[in-house]
Amino acid sequence: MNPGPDEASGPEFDLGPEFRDQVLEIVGKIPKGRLASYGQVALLAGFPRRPRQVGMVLRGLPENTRLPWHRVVNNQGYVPSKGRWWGAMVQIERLRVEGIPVANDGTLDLEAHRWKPRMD
DNA sequence: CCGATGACATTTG
DNA sequence: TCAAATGCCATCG
Repeated sequence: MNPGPDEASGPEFDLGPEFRDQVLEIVGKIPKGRLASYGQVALLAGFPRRPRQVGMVLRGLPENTRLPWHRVVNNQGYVPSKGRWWGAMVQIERLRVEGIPVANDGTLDLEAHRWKPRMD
């Protein structure tokens, strides 16, 4: 086969592996019981204007990923469970297991569980 | 190359 | 508070 990098970690982007790697790094640092928005992750990754691309990276994640992608929600604090995304209900169920109350509509209190990264 | 779409965010009415 | 419009950047037809 060819000496490619670990493509199993996810598809590559024209933005560069840097973007994907940073996003996965940030998401992997989210502690249990905490929430972070796409814009939050994008900002911490070093790309303040690319929240959509963050979703693109998470979209390419495999089912067996160890990353807590379910802890990443929109800034309004809702999960698109309204028939928009197949994994939405999975995310909602997972968040409930994490200890975060989520309504059937996918709405939740983001600020009540907002993850605050420490910049040591 | 152009237009439409997307696991979003922000502003305006 | 909710709905619509605009911005952002990459992918798809």
